[in-house]
Amino acid sequence: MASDTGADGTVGKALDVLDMVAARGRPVRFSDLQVGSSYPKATLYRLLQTLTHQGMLAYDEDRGTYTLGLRLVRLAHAAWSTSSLAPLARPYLDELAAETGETIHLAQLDQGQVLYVDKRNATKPVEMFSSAGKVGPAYCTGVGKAMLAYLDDGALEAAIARQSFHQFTPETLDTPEKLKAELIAIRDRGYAFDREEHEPGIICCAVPILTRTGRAIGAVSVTSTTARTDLAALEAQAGRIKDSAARIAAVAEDWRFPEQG
Amino acid sequence: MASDTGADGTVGKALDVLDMVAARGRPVRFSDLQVGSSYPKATLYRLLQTLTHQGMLAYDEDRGTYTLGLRLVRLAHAAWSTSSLAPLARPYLDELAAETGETIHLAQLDQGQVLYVDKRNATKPVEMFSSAGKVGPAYCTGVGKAMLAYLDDGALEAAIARQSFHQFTPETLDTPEKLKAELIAIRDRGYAFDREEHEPGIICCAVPILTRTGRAIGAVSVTSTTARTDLAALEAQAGRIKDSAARIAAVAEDWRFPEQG
DNA sequence: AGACTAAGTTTCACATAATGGAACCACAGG
DNA sequence: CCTGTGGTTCCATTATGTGAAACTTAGTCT
Repeated sequence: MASDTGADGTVGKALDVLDMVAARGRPVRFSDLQVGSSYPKATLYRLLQTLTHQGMLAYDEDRGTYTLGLRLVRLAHAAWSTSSLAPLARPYLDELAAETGETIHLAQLDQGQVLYVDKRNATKPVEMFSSAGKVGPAYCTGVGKAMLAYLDDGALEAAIARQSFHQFTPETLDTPEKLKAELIAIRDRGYAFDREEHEPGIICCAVPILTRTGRAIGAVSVTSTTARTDLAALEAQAGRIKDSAARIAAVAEDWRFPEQG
Repeated sequence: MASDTGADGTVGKALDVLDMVAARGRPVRFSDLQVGSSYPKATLYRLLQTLTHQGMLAYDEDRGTYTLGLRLVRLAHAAWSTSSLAPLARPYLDELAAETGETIHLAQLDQGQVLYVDKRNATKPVEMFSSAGKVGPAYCTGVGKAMLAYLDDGALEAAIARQSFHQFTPETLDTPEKLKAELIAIRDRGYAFDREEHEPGIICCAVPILTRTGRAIGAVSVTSTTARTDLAALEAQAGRIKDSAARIAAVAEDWRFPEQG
């Protein structure tokens, strides 16, 4: 999947290459990339050189492999702290985690996928980057559905087109139709469930974070297991979660005027 | 500043723009960027469009501002988990933190700057992205000097050229000469100190993480305050830190063969 | 209102920068 | 010594990006 069919210009291609490297998740050789890439040898080679020269990739001389560069980590730090809800939402997540004692996720929608930007774990201490930055499917997670439910028609269709509808479990909503029906229900009640749709035994209740104009800018969820609780019990928390979501929405609304300069 | 004088090609410029946005650390309007950018209006505009279209930037319709995009966060997660020492070093850092009870930093060198990739805080729980991804000066931090001390001549000169030598405190080594002398001493003894060179009252002892060939791929440090301890006490820990660094080096050495495929 | 100004967007002739087929190099096996 | 595979460089061709200037809005001042 050379993915981004609409790769505009040279930078589009370069970023596409970055994604390719990222997708492997381990050091890759030139030839690893060449197969499956639509770019001709020389072009791919030059793109890699440029990216490496720019610090977006790192080249291991000895092994002849490329990995993602540290410049990305630096940029992402800035991205995370200025563009994500995480820094704002932190105190509210802490609170919610303390009160519920369950796992909390904060997610945003990125190109039709769920991007987790923060997390509180019931038991273990927080796990740095290893959780923030993770992506997941939108059509079969609580946070994902909560956000999809508030997209306008155009954006929704675009997002749906990007879903794989892979059937992770027997409960997974595996067609656009089922999903759309579910989204209406979610809009109605104001929060979403994950009924073991992504992983067996894992359930959650998720609430969208809405702007005044009704756009979903993120979602918060409380996750648990069927062993420990059930949907009804989680639903009882919905009000509490909504409350947190509303408060996050409120600070997010103000925050866009960091300085009026 | 327009920094990257050697901005090769279009992607170089695009990435340069990304950095510019990142540098402000808050939503920026078009005109904010235009001043201080050497690119002509139309060019800058097109670059911004492309980056936005690619999800590297996000554009806020209402305010007319750009911020870094979430795609970066996604990429960085991959970068952090495949290219940084953090995932490998984690258990050793935990151990070191537990034993010393002080603040632990894990850093790598990126374009002449110190990039913190992980951290253990004495008291508070870990702070996600907010610490990882941060950058700091190399010439006046323990981890920075520890790594500089093991650069070869060419790389060292290049790195020194990138230092600001801003005098943060009376103790800051504010010339290349003083720094070079210090680096020799560090190489001799195998670890570096920060003698309140960056922040008054903050001291640390840092050890480079060395490959078999003697290249520094990162550094670990134990940080404390003059109120709580002193350099002599920190130096007593040096052996312990060296031990951690050596063990991290060992796993890092193997790790580059994730699968021989 | 009407006349200015500043911020953002589009155009278009032009030149630079990316393209990719093919040739080249280096090295490992047979 | 030949042959194949992985990686790097050339270079004529052309697509792409360039940027001065013109154009739209959306405010602001008088």
